[in-house]
Amino acid sequence: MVNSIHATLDRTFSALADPTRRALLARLGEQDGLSVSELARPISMSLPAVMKHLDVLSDAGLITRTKTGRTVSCRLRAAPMEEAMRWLAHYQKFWSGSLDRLATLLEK
Amino acid sequence: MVNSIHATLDRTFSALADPTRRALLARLGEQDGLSVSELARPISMSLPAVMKHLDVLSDAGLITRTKTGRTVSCRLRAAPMEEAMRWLAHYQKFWSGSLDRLATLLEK
DNA sequence: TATAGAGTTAACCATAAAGTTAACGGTATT
DNA sequence: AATACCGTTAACTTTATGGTTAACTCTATA
Repeated sequence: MVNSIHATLDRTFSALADPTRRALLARLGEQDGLSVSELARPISMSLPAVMKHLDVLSDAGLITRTKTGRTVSCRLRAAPMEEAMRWLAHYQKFWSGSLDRLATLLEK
Repeated sequence: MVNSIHATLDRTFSALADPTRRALLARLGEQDGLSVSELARPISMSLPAVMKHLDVLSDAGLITRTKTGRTVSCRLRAAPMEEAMRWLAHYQKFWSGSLDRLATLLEK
């Protein structure tokens, strides 16, 4: 098994560990299908730098990119986050109050 | 505000992005208060390397260390995970089924 | 008091990450 | 056909990460 759960969590958490990348995901969450330059515009950073962040997100499976003509539109793929959340959920009992614990029970 | 929510999430996700560190947290989840060398024993890595991982976890607020005599016992502090989980929860609607959505509602 | 044990620090190395600028390749537009 | 636009690639720099070994401190014990 080449892509173990560990490697997947590594890539997911690592991708989420950068504020620029979280901001990119947040924008796609509000408005999906934005182009590379639309995503880059509000970021005070060179385009190649933003590209690298998109590459990281793509490698982590958190976005997909499809080219039409000369523009590339990016779409959110939140699925890998689920695994990350499940991992975190194991620790919920160490911090959470009763409502959160109820929520955890309901997920089973 | 020196420690913005962004910096906190950076440190939390970044700390969780390493399998050795996740394994350390998992062990403390099963059995809290383990010493540094007890934590290091099953890991095929030098003690200083493990120490560095503990430093990262400590900086992220995910563990605390208290020295008594010559041994240092480590305790899990899951609180920072809550913020990470809340961030992820915003994206739950992009992947989850009805039960998970219900769980999200209950957290409010 | 000598020795062993638990933890830490320092110095170093290799690789990866995060950014830059400059040049390039297709696709539209005029 | 020339030009502008969107995205990409390449080459480079700086800093962070993850590991090593060696030396050290402090505490406990024989």
